[in-house]
Amino acid sequence: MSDRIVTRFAPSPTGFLHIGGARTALFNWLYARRTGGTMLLRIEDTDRERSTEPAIEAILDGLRWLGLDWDGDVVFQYARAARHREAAESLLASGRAYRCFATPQELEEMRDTARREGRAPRYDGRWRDRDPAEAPAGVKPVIRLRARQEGETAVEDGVQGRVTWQNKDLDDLVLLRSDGNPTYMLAVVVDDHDMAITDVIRGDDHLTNAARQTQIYDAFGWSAPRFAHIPLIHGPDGAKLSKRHGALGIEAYRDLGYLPAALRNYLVRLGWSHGDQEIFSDEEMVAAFDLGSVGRSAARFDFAKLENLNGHYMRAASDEELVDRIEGLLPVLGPSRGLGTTFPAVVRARLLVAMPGLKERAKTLVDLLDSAYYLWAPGPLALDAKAASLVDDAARDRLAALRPRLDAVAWEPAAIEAAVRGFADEVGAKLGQVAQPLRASLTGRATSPGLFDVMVVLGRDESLARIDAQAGRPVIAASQPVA
RNA sequence: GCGCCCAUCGUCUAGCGGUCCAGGACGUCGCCCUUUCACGGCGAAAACACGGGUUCGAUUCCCGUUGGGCGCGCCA
Repeated sequence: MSDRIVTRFAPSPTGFLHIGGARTALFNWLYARRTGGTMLLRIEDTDRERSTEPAIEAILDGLRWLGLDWDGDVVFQYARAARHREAAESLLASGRAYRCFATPQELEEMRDTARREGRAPRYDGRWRDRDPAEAPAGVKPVIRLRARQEGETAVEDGVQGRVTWQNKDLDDLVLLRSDGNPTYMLAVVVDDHDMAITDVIRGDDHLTNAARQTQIYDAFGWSAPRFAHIPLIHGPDGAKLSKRHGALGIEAYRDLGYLPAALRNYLVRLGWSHGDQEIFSDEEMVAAFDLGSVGRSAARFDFAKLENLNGHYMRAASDEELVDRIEGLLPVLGPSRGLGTTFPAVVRARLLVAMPGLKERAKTLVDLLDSAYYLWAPGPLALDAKAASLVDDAARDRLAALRPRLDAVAWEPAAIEAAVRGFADEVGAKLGQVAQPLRASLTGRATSPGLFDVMVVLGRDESLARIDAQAGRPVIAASQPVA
């Protein structure tokens, strides 16, 4: 195989880019990049009723967000309808296709009776050898493939291996609709051929189509591309992915706070493996990817593992990138949290400083944003239930007693820590008895990043003001709302 | 109904006839670290769907059963 690899991702714009489509795109991309080949993008919009402009945008945006780039211009299938028609006509001329005058109602009845009698609901070939002169008036015909009825059709699949069908089990599919528009079957074959696609990598719901398409390639006298049908992704319950579980558009994963790199890593390991390796940089997955190691059974989508991976990639990401990413999410997350669509400079600066401690504890960007609440919370700080229970009378007394010491200490982690530890020793308290009320006063939560780092990020004035607010003393320095 | 595909811990998977009383990861549960929560470290429980073959020997090969999935449109 010394020819240059050309793959394609060919979604139909009838909805957003779902997770299965994203993985198909990823596999095509990896396979092309691996071999130094190209990946083309074709929008299969021949269904004029259901194809929409917003869906096209959503798919393109989704691919860009995921970091999957394609080569050349996007091909719109419907724009090639004339070429498809011409191809169908050529088959008519060569006798490999024929006109069928059966009406939709007629076909429906045909399928109904077949089902009722326990036969496969297929077209019975009633116009295959009938004289078109007998055509009923007023019926616009479709063009059907004159498929071979004897023998078998085999597909050598890169993932599934050799799969064969008896031709008698395949019927004469429609190539051109009565309105003159091509069907999916015709359009894919003609386009893949014209675009010189060498490898068709798609979901295994298309496996049977590969057989029918092979018949069409034969009719044209063209050689078929290599096929690779990858298993589908199922929901956590093993059933087909539906809106109920993971069948969210790729943008939903973005809004849930997942990183593109984490999603790529999660997706590539769903159905594919490389020994015991779990973490793959883009370079590593491109270098290691191969179709032969793709499994043949469907995989269930597992959010827990995605979260774990996301945590890994967040910890590895730079503080700047993380701040930028959560800011990018503000338009969707901000409003419900009393935040605008961008971070005020003060908040941004605090976030940057606090990020090392924050990112260690978050699984998603949403967690990250929420865990940073104390950085911009307006005073007086509201404590959540757990935090409030930490601040009892004894705690209040300790906070009040500790307060003057903090006022005097140099405002850097080690010095603050020494002061707090020294204070705990003196009053005979465990560090936790001082630290937890302190944490609650400063962050409003029972958990947070390292206490002394939090205090430094907040600054002396703000820290003392928050302590005073809980210790029951007059508020000396005003708590400054920053958002 | 017909055709095709699939079947290892709860989940993703390694395994391509003996190295497997089955390995890794996520999750779960302990312990350690520790001002909290995470992170990190250590450890534990947890699987070859079932039945027949083939073979000196099957998780690995074949057949069947069961279970699951996909397809059977003038949708893609």
